[in-house]
Amino acid sequence: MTLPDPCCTLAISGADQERLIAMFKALGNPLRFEIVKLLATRPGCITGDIVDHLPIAQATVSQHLKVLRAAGWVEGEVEGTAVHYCLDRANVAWFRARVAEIF
Amino acid sequence: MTLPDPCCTLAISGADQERLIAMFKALGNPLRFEIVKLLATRPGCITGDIVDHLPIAQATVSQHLKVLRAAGWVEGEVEGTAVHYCLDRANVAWFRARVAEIF
DNA sequence: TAGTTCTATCGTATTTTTACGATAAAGACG
DNA sequence: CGTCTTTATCGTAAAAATACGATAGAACTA
Repeated sequence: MTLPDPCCTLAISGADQERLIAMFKALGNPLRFEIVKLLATRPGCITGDIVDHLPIAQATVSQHLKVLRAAGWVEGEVEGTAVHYCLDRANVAWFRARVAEIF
Repeated sequence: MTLPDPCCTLAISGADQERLIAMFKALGNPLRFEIVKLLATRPGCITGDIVDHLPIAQATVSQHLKVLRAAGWVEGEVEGTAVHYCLDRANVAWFRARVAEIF
């Protein structure tokens, strides 16, 4: 056994930990990472632009956008029939701060 | 369409991007996150200690440790029949730096 | 109003992940 | 040597993620 004594801790738990894990999981997919990259470069582009940029069907892109929205990476603003997507700056900043803090 | 002009970029690509995505994916699982947390608190503890700390079977813990090792989050050092696990400090630092840099 | 565009959702097939028990391999100990 | 401890791997079952075509709904346009 020889379980070592506790030293430093990874200071996160509860709801914050779940939120962080969900953000990790969402970005742990190449296509979703690519979407986030595209939105960093082209903030405000619409779903169709993202579809044109990726080798997958429109339905699949829409599903990935839903995951990214739920995790807090992106947000969408409806304008007519189109939806403009941007990075969710507040949540991205929260993520960056947590990573800087705990690792 | 109205594809917006490029502004800032998310400055990562190629092998670095794949490595980062793999680290995101590995930590996007509650049990693996818990293992990393435990190793932060108890560096050098052995597989059996981790098994005692989690509600899953030994074979499953071993599988998760393999994923974390492959992603670069942890490293194991053999001592007799036991294996002592620690965070992979170099890779964790690399991850922290990339996150600070690109987001 | 009828037609077009744009996006989300539904239903479903395929692939991947997660979990387990059983087993194997390697070192310690008598 | 045989036995015990410790951990990784194998085979496999169940659950979740990923992908697609089809469709629905909402908002423009003629």
